[in-house]
Order: sequence, then structure tokens, then C-alpha cells
Amino acid sequence: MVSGRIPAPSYGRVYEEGRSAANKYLVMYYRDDPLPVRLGVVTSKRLGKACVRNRVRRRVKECFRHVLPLMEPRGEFIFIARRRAALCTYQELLGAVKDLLKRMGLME
RNA sequence: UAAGCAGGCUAGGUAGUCGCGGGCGGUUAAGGCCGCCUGAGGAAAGUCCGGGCUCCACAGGGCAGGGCGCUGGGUAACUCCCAGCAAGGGUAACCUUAGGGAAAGUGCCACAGAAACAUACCGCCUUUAGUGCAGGCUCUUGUGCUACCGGAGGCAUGCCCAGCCUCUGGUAUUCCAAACAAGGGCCGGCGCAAAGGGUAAGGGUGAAAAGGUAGUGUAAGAGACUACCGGCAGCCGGGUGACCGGUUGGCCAGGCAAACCCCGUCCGGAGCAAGGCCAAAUAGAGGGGCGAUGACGUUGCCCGCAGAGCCCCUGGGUAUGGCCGCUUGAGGGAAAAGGUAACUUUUCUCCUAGAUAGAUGACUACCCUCGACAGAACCCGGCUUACAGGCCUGCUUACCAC
RNA sequence: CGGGGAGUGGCGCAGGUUGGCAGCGCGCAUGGUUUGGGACCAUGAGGCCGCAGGUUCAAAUCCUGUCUCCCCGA
Repeated sequence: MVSGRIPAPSYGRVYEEGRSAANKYLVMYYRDDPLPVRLGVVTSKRLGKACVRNRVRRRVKECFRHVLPLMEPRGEFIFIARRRAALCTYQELLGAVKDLLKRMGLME
């Protein structure tokens, strides 16, 4: 149940081997493997200052934590926040995460 | 009450649920699990200064370079803070100021203007010789007066003569005065152009023009002189001092040093990826260059110091290894004392993040003014910048009431 | 953490040293040339020199603060 983090060298592997989906708030990469769930959140400098980037990353992690019981707990997930994610509310962000997971077929 | 000035505080709250970092305790063979406590800011930001701390065979000298610049204090230190001085602004409370030196030197001051720091364009005055104009005085000559002899023209008409009128020539003729004309001399005046000298009042230009204003004075003028004001220097008095007040003297001095510079003063270098310990890997190998004639290092350079390794390339191993540094510190709060204050001293009391891809978010309920700027990364002191709203204190001005 | 550089017409740049005119090339507009287009020729528009404050008579230039971007080293 507890989601670990993805170590920095694995990011390139996820980008190359995983599948991706995107909407206007987030870009998601997913790589399937039998290991437990690991999560990475990318909040680039384009989003804003440190405070804004921290808030976006925490919200994405919270969203992921909420949807985790609804799906198969394995694989590596990377969420990249787009610029619009810095301005939206938590509810919009939660909808965006669910939308991406449904489109990837990982969640009902 | 309104407008304003100065300073300070705060940074949504309460309750519950889930989740995260750290510490402690319990439990488990271990992974882990459970409980309790604790968990971002006034700016954590920008990285602009100053320190602590760590390392550099030690920290020394000289040059270069850089910072600072009214005075006195505070501080570990500062470009910071406090108190004051001066200048400028504001009715005032109060605010702003990189505020040493321009008689050490160099440089710049566009355009305009005669001239931008030392001269003289116009102007004013004067001298010299010249020239022009009008005038005064004087001298000479002539005319003017009379007589005679002529000439020309007109009246004037066909011609001539006479007469008269006008103009004019010659001869003779005394004096004086007036008048007129011409010429010469002298005198002063006015003007013109030239040369020499005096002057810096005035004019115009400019951001800025030789202390300002008024008067005396003078050939014209001028601090040449006088009064007041401003600046400078000396002396006296006050103040630790910047400076202030008084008095005397003589007018010599444009601005820019956030232009070079001079003077005074300060600065060794690097930075927690500092630095130290441990572990793993066959972990070191090959080639080239420099080096006891001193490499590398110590500061950019030189001296001095120190001392045997150092640099580059090739192809590899391990790895985004672990631990310490890492949070108790120039620390916060209260009281007393000293000080105008910044601040200092003493006593009591409190412990309050230490992450390492980097911990704080979400939901529910209620309340209100509906919540800004924004996230620690070795640590402090400052500065600067960003910031919704709310609260408090003191003061100024205006109005009203007493 | 430390160091360096750049912001000037739409684009790329000079001018900054020694303060006084804001310029160059391409592009744009208009006219000419051509049957038409391109090229060429002529004319013109377009700038508060990133922002704010200061020094100075005067600031793109000097000083201070600030914002944005880029690069380098560990």
C-alpha cells in the first residue's frame, strides 16, 4: 500500500519503456512491472517559485494516495505537472489524475 | 472628526479524520507495527554586506586591486544601528543626503558666447596724429563807395543811335567802421575710421561669467571706499567632536572627484559539494609532459615560507554509498541596574525543524474582516526587495465642542 | 555555493571607453522602374535605450537598487 519513490536514474527508463497519457493539467508516464507502486512527481521551474512547486507536488501525491486503493498496486508512475496545474484547485487536480488512470486502463 | 507623519505587533482560528519528516519508548529474529511528543518565515527570498566555523606547512613585507568616507558612540564585525552636526525639502509632525580634499596635479564643461578660468566682442573713458562738418576769434585780399572809359544782354519793334535796367571788365581813389566773398592761423565742439592705453559698471550667450544690494567715488570705472548680507582666514568663548556664537582682518579662489586622482582607514585565500571518518569494487593500469637549476601550494605579481610530487590524455571500476559536521546559539522570554538611545551587565526561566529528489497536504463542521507575499538546506548580525487585511502607541495640522 | 555576461525600432547588432546627434543591416509602408513579379532606385514611418531612484546644467552612457534571461565551475 505504501508507495515508494522512484530513484533519479530510473526516470529515463520510465520515459523510454513506459506508456504515457496527458491532459491539460498533467502528463503521466507508467511502466508496468511486478514490483510495488513507486511514484515520481516532476514540478519544473516553469510552474513558479518554490512554494508553488511544493504545493503542486503535495497535491499530486495526495491525489495519488486517494486513488491508490482503486487499482492494481504495482508499477512505476511519473506525473509531470503542467503550468495550468499551479492555478487549479485540488478537486480539479483529482479529476485529472482519475481521468489519466482511466484512459490508461489502470482504473475502472 | 478629517488629513498626515513616525514606530511597533500580527499573518485566519477551533475541533475531528486520513497522510508525511524527525525524536523517544514498546514490540518483533528481521522487515515492520503501535503509542506519545514535535515539525518553516517576517521576510525562510535576493545573495548585497559583515562575522562565526572549517581547511590551506601560519596569515609576514612590498606592489597591484577592492571596499568605506560629517562627528561621537554601540557591536564579534560591518557599507549596519543609535545619538548628534550641516545642507536641502515640508505650514508642521518629520523626511532625504556615497556629506573628506577642487589654493597637489591632470582632465572635462557640448551648443551658444568675446571669453568656460583666463581673456576683452560690443560698449564706456582717455591719448596721438589724420580727416569731414558747422561755429567763434583774428589776419590778409577783394568786393562794396565815387569818377571816368568800355563790353554784353534786355526794354525793342526792319535797322541804327540815345536813354533806362541788369550783369561785367579796366583805370584812378584817402581813412575808419559795418556788411559780403575767398583764403590762412588759432580755439574748443560734433562725427568718421586707425593706433596705443585705462576699465570690467552695462549688453547679449549660457546650466554656470569674476562676491550680492545700495551709496560714495572717478576721465570712465572698479571692494578703490562705506553700510548690510554671504564666503574665507586669525583670535576669543562653548562643545569629547562634527560644529555653533562673538570679534578682527583682508577680498584671494566657477563647477564636476557617483572623472582620473590625493588623503585617511580596512581587507590573506577559499568555502559545509568546507573538512573528517568508514565501506565496496581485480583498483588501479597504460601513454605523454613538468620538477631539488624548486614543480605543485601558499594571493593577481615579487620577496619570503615550505617541500616531492604535480598536470594532461586513453580505456576502466564503484556510485547520485553511509556516518559525522547538523543544530544549544554573539539563542528566546521576564525582571532589575547603567545609558537620551543603540546596547551592555546580572539573576531567573525555556529548548523551539534538521530534511538529503528534499518532510506540512486533503476532507468535514462552525465562526470572522473570507485570508497577501511566500518554503529552512552550516549558523548568526544586518541591508534590500515582495506583501491582503487587522490591531496598538506617540506626534503634527485644520475644524468643532468645552 | 561561487563566478561571468546580456537586456537599445519587428529581428540581429553598434554606440557606453572620453556624458551633449540614438545609429547600421535585414524587414515594413509609399512612389518609381517592369506587361506583371523579383531585383534595383528614391522617400518615409517605427525608440520614453528592461524598470525605479540618484549625481550632473545635461544620463543609453556614471552610481545604487531591482526584474528577466543566458553561460561556466564545484
